[in-house]
Amino acid sequence: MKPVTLKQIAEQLNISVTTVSKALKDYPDISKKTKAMVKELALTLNYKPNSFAVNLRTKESKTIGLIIPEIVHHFFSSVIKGIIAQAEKKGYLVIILQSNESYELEKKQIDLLLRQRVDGILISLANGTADYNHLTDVLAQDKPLVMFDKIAKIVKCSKVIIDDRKAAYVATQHLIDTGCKRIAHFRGALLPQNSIDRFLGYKKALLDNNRPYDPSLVYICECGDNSFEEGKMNARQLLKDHNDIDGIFINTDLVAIGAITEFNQQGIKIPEDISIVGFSNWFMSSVISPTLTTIDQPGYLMGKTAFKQLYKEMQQVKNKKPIVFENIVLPTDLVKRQSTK
Amino acid sequence: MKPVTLKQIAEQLNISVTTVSKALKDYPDISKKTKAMVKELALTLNYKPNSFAVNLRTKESKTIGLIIPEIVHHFFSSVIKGIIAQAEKKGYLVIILQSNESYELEKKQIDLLLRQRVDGILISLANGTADYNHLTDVLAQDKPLVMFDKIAKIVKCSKVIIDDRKAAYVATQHLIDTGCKRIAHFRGALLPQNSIDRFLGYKKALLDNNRPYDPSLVYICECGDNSFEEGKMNARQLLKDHNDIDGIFINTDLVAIGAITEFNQQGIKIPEDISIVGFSNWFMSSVISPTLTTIDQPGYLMGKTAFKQLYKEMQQVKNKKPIVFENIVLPTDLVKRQSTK
DNA sequence: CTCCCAAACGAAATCGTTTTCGAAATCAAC
DNA sequence: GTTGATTTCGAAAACGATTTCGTTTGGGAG
Repeated sequence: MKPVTLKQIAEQLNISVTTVSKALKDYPDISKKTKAMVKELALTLNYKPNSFAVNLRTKESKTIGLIIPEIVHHFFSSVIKGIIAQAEKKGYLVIILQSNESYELEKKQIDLLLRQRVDGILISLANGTADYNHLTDVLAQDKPLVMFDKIAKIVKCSKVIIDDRKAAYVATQHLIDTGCKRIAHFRGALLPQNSIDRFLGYKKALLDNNRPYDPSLVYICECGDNSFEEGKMNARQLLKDHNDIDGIFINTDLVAIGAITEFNQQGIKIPEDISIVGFSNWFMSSVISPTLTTIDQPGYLMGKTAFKQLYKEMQQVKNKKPIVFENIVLPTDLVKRQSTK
Repeated sequence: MKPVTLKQIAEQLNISVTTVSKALKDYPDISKKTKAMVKELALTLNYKPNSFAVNLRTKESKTIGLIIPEIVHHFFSSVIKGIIAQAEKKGYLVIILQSNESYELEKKQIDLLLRQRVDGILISLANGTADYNHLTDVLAQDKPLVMFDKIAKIVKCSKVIIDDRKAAYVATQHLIDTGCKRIAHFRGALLPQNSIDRFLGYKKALLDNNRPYDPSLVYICECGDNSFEEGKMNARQLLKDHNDIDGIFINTDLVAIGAITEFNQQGIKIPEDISIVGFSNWFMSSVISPTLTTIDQPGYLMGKTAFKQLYKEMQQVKNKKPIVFENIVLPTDLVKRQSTK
């Protein structure tokens, strides 16, 4: 019933624990005969090394932590999938925690992961996070930390992101190119870096095309949860505030879909009356009606890349080399669909 | 730089490691003064117990494993969220693995988790899983295992499920009640228990209403990946095979959405020409057009419940009591929307 | 001054592996 | 039969925390 140990194998074969351990790890100073003997018995006894003991000796757990704002989310779940797949390839397991966009929870979870002594941490920041001491604590311990998607530029660590600003620029430019005269922006929460960058991209596109930038056309959501409801609310408010809007660049697909739903209900025609561009390319966006023009954000690739970078850093730590931080920018794509002309 | 240990605290205070350990754990045989002293220093040094050492002594990792067929999936990601939330409450961390509906991978992952010596395992089976030795191995080690959603009835362990058969019955009955005369069924893969049960519910509803059961109306997908494409394919095939179908009960929302998309493209009116009921109540189903009538399946609750059961069993093991298996059936709801009359 | 008891602390074993450093054994060569 | 080199193996010390027994100390009772 109790798991088999090296000691038990050693006693059965009348050899020492040392020899058993070395045999299983193919040390050169063990004879072929002994190795074969040990390996065979280990197999029949279904021996599995006690990871607790191994971890204690080697000081590594072959486990990483992942903190994400929200799991039930097309983009983030794609990222998770990419991370797990890549981690498994390299023999790492992934502990996932969800911050629910809360700074307090995020802090607590970092502490949890450090107590667990994971070998590295991947994180996408909560919207509420404005203080980064919990993150610098991690780095101060020489523990690799890679941020992705929702990052803090000020923290000195590796980052995997897209060029939000450029993507937003492309999205807005597309609205302009397809004839939109007056373009609004649903920006979501105020704090997150991507929210800021997407807003800047939107603004720059307007100015580069000699369009006036009108702050009253930028809808900020204090709750900042990027929800379907947020889209509906903003759309409703927009219709009240302005009657000359013919294009909207929206922060996130889900919000865009909320807006589309609201417009559909109010009889606003898309794209005839108002064109819409979303962001992220959720699967859903390809099946709603009208289908949503959006920016494709490579979630799976981002997860994969983030883990790869973390892995590289974990190796550096293992080899007592200094960690080399990198800034990796992944490409995005404009996916043209029915919501724009 | 290196993490603080009990020994360091002990040396700084000129007391023994034993006393430090006891003080931090509030043993009664340590004086208040000493406790205060130790706790204060532990705090200022930011001491975190070495989980490797603790695990080795206590033989538990406060970690559970979760194997799921697919992460990028509305229902499953809701389940994950429920599990993680509940686990965190009880001080457990969750390692997530994805089987990609592959039996081979599933087997390998069970082994991985066992090697990691997680305290318990939660699993939703891959479609391809027809052999259960890897699961009985877990149970043979007295390691708690709880199956949810996609289960194997034959394996003796706790299960958290919905009554698929009854839910399918309700769905089919709804089609009948709203006037459908000839009802098809997209059943997905052949093996999984829910696929079987949903099919049986469909069949029983027909028979109970004195409708003939016609096997040619049941569409099986060998690939069995419950995808959008599968829905489109089946819909296309159905239109070729039969011209008198006026209702379909579909295994999964995503497949239903594929079908709806295909019907929309071919000019079939929903629900006038064909009524459709899906299964799972993905968020997407409430925003496509027409919105999809479906069976609401409580993912978050299922995750929460599954962890609670696992926790109960882990306690039983800890207290050297026999594990008591339970079969928990969660309620479902018919959500009426536009795809049925 | 003894004796006893409780309070407060510590020594040491333990969990299961890994790894260093010897030691023993074998063998070849002279 | 000595020497030196090679194999092949083990003893023992980690890793850091927990926990079982002691042991010491001080105080109170007689």
